[in-house]
Amino acid sequence: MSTTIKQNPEEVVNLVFEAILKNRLKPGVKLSEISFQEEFGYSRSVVRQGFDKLVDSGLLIYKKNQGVSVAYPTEGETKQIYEARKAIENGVIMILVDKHQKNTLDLSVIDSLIIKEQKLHHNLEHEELTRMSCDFHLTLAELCDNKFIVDSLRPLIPLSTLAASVYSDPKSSFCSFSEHYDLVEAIKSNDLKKASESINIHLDHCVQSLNFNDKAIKNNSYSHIFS
Amino acid sequence: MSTTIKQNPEEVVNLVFEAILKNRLKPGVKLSEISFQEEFGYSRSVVRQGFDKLVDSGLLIYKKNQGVSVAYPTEGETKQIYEARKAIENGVIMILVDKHQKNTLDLSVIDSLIIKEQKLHHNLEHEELTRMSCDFHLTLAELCDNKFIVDSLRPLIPLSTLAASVYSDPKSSFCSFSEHYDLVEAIKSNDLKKASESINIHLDHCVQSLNFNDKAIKNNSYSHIFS
DNA sequence: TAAAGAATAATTGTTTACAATAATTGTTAA
DNA sequence: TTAACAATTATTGTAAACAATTATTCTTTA
Repeated sequence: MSTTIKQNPEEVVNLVFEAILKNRLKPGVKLSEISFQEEFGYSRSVVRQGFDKLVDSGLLIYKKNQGVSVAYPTEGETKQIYEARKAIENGVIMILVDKHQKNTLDLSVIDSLIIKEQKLHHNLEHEELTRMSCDFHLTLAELCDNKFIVDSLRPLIPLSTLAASVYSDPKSSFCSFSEHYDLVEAIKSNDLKKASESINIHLDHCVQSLNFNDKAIKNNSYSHIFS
Repeated sequence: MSTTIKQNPEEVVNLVFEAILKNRLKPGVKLSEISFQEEFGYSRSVVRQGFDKLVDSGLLIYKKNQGVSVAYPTEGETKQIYEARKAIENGVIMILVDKHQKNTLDLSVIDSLIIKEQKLHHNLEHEELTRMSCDFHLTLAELCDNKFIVDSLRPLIPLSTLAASVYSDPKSSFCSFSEHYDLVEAIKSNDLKKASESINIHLDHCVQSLNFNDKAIKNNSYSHIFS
């Protein structure tokens, strides 16, 4: 705990956001204000403000007098999350192709992400893979230069990670990297139809890779730890 | 001021939300915590929580040590708002056509809104017209049965009203009601392409009706009141 | 032994008080 | 008369205290 008092609720938000993206903070885990205060040195009111924001974005679930816990998406919510992503990311693609046609799109950031993915996706830990997949989708949105679109998509990405944490095999990667490549190529060839199909197929694959049947194994009980 | 103490920040959010939709709360107006406390009987901390949410959604602008004021969209932000709406509302249309094809879409709520619009759009005050236009777009989103999509679109509607308040002639209505009708008809005929074109044209018309040149006349100075 | 109830502990909900900052008003001097 | 400075007022920022609620542990009893 640092001597200077930290006061920015946004830091609390980022802390939780990153922990979810890295698959360290699991669905259903309770977060207490006091433990955050003691652990990181934010005052309780600051922690609360951060938690409030995370509740609004759907990443944390609030129960009156019981505080907050990490969202545990149901099957229905998971499908909603991907449906919403499809809607918004199609819009993202639309904007990016339009920008690319007008020569006002700098894809160098995405290119280096693609290269990184191709290089490392065999070597990295699951934690890093998850983070890398999310970066791709968030970066695409950021290239739109439209804060309203970014704000709309932002919470949906870690929510997808949480859903994957519940319903997917932890060993299989949640995102196919070759599909990322295909998508960027479609944008580069100004082919809106192909790019749109590409993102739809990619997101459909993500949902299809999930298994909604034996989710009991990933619940909050101790059974899977001590058995 | 009621005797029972009101404690739900969401009520503060709705109060501001509605006031903006009804065009009563103008862009740039400062909102103070104390005046809200005295006016409506919420404690300051509750008012703060509500304001925080509204800041996150972009409806209020926060300046450190200076509190919040109603957003005053710039020309660039206004175009971003409509670009984001286009992206998201296209997604909405996609989902609704899909639902309609599967016979799982109940359009009765929208139908009655359309009838209401046709009946009243000549008679109502500007305030009511604005509210009615917004209802149409928000209701379409709600028909998706997807809270993430609704949450994404929700703040963009009052932001559009604020933009209109700055850049459009208050006498001209900000939304063409016949275009609403055309859109719903396209959905009913399962014609995704037509419906998509319809919403795009409609939103483009909204932007085109705005005038970004003589905005000085609508700023916060007293000149237009006392001259 | 197990279940029910009581007592305790831990956590959250809310308000209030005080500190810090900004805006306004008042005063003085050039 | 105006501009700069000082004093005051108003508002926001933060933390801490207390109340309310829930969770846990302990005790009792059937």
